[in-house]
Amino acid sequence: MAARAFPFVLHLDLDQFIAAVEVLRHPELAGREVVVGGRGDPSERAVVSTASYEARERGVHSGMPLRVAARKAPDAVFLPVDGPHYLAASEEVFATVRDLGLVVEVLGWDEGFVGGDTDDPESLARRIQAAVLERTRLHCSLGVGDNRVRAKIATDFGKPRGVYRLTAENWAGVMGHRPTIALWGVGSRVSARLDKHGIGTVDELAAADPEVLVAEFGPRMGAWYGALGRGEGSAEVDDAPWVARGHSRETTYQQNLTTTETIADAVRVLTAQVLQDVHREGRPVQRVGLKIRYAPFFTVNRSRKLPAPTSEPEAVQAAVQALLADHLEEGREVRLLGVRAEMTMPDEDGDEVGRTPVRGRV
DNA sequence: TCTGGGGTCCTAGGACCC
DNA sequence: TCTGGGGTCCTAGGACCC
Repeated sequence: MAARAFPFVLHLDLDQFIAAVEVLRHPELAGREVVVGGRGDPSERAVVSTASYEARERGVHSGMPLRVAARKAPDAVFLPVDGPHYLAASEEVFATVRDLGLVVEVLGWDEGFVGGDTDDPESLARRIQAAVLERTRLHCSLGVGDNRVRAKIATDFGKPRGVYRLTAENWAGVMGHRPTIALWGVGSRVSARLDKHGIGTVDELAAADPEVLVAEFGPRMGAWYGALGRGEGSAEVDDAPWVARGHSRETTYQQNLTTTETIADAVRVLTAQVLQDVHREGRPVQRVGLKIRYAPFFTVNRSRKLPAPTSEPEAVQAAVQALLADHLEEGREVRLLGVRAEMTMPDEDGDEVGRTPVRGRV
């Protein structure tokens, strides 16, 4: 239906997106060390969302606590995260690509797949870069692949402002000797488990005994990791609009919460925010979740299916408060609270089976 | 160093039913 | 009386990504 396979898949990734957008509205910051994260106050509990290339040269990277970033880059400019502004910039980028008549599948603020129905994907990539730059003043890099996995991995080799092609032809030559963690979908935990079996490189993963992988990771993920090692994957690009399964809000408090009443109030506030997000979707809530991170850093998640899907704010509030009452360990200081609501899907109980899981799509 | 926020998907184990 | 095996639902936890 909306998903189509292409001879080439292009992966577009905006260069230092958030920092670049901030520089556009604060031109005096061009060339400076810019760090975007939290509320822009490096003394607070928060982490880096994006650092400009200048700040990265000082060792600042996303995920790093702002306090640490401030120590590494004392002269950097710290800015608060402004999600709505980045979303607007992102939408303009992808509208630009769609206006070229291309099929686009958005993956996040700063990246997406583009269908490459051409035998000269590099020219197409350069056309996309020029159009995006002209309309949004933002630079991007493009990966060209014969499927999604290879396109996604290719992009990093093109950065910044470049184009790089990764296909069955050069896959083993480019990726074979690299550690498995270089693959999209392999993180530190999985690469460590692979190491246990003597699988350290992409080549070794590609040649690994399927039975070993299935025994370690299960039938679905085992097969998926083997295929990943060989760079295999779908060449489909799906331009169907994204439909969220749920929404969540969580907050790390600058000072730990200590009393049951304070905690219950904070959960009420978070639930109200989630309800606003859910209300915009117009679908009922069928499951609620509560996340509690006790000091210093121990996290539990509890969830409960509602007796029936509901759009009543009071019913959702009551369900979340009940979860809290059942599970909060009193007397322990709370560092973070989070509330999540999962909605029914639009075609649930309809005749459609649902989308193929992204990670399982081989 | 002291660890954000918003998502998705997979797996495993227990409950329950036949 | 005790036992099996399969299927589904629910919940918790893990892992990954941006």
